[in-house]
Amino acid sequence: MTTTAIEPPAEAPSGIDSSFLKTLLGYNARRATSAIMALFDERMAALDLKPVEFSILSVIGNNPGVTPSQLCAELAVLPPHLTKLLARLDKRQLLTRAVLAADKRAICLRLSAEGATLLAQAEVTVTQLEADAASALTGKQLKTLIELLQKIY
Amino acid sequence: MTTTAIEPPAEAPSGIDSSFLKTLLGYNARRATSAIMALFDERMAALDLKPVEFSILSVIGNNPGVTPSQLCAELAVLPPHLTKLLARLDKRQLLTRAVLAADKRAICLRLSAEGATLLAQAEVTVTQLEADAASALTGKQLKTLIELLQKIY
DNA sequence: TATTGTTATACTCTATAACTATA
DNA sequence: TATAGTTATAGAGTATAACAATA
Repeated sequence: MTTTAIEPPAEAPSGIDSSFLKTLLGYNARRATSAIMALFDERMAALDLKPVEFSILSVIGNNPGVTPSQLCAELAVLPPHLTKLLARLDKRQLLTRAVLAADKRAICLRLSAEGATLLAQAEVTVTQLEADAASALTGKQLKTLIELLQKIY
Repeated sequence: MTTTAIEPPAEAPSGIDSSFLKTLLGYNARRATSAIMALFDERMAALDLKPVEFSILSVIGNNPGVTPSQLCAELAVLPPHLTKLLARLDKRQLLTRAVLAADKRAICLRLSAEGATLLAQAEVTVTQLEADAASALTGKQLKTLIELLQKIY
């Protein structure tokens, strides 16, 4: 480490000013997301589901027969990452994979009975978690926040 | 891989429905943050600064003499991570580290002249990038979005 | 004993390139 | 030649535990 002795003696500020960062959308979005994801991990630990795994199960549940490439496009996940995620969910027997008759390269994804049950439980947990994460907001503010976030991506 | 042949032939849906996910604050926050961070990485590549590195330089610049533990608390970064980040910035000679006279365990961080120059350039880049990331929003909407995000964390 | 900062380590996330099999 | 999915690999982000120096 390169530390140097200086004169006059160094002194640390007592209150930290991060007002510039607080004016940035990126900084605030990152901090808020990080807080919500931490709550997600905590609450969803019992079901052993990460945010992206929940998203995958949700999309498959609402779109039986969806293919990995469709999932990648919809969730902005890269193919190599999705392959690993699907392998884990498959290993837990939460989904089934069947080759598409019309195009043997593609795979049709469906939830197993266990997968559908777990998704239903996860949705209950997510709903509660979301309410807690947004407890400082009114219902109208939450609606506004979500609409504005969607305009960004 | 465990793929099974099924009857009747599998079929992939043409349009994907992710309406449930779109109702979730966490999902939308993550997608929006991801989009902004991608733009940040792209625009800040020329200055070789990652989001957290920019945050660190910004806080040090506005709080000369700040200590690593203060940075950790303010930016929600864990000490081992900050140590590595500071080592990289130090190696690039963007900051100076001096032991605090009143408490020899603590370190006073300051920007070097090069660090101050780089921060000034980065602030210009960030300002433009932020405007582009939020181009779908009015000024009032952006202000509202930031205020609501701050209520979350 | 408690705190500051560091080191070591490990696990996850993300990204790229190269490969296969099918089309 | 292009596409769907996989494998291999590497880099970055994040977490915990253990440590040294200082208080």
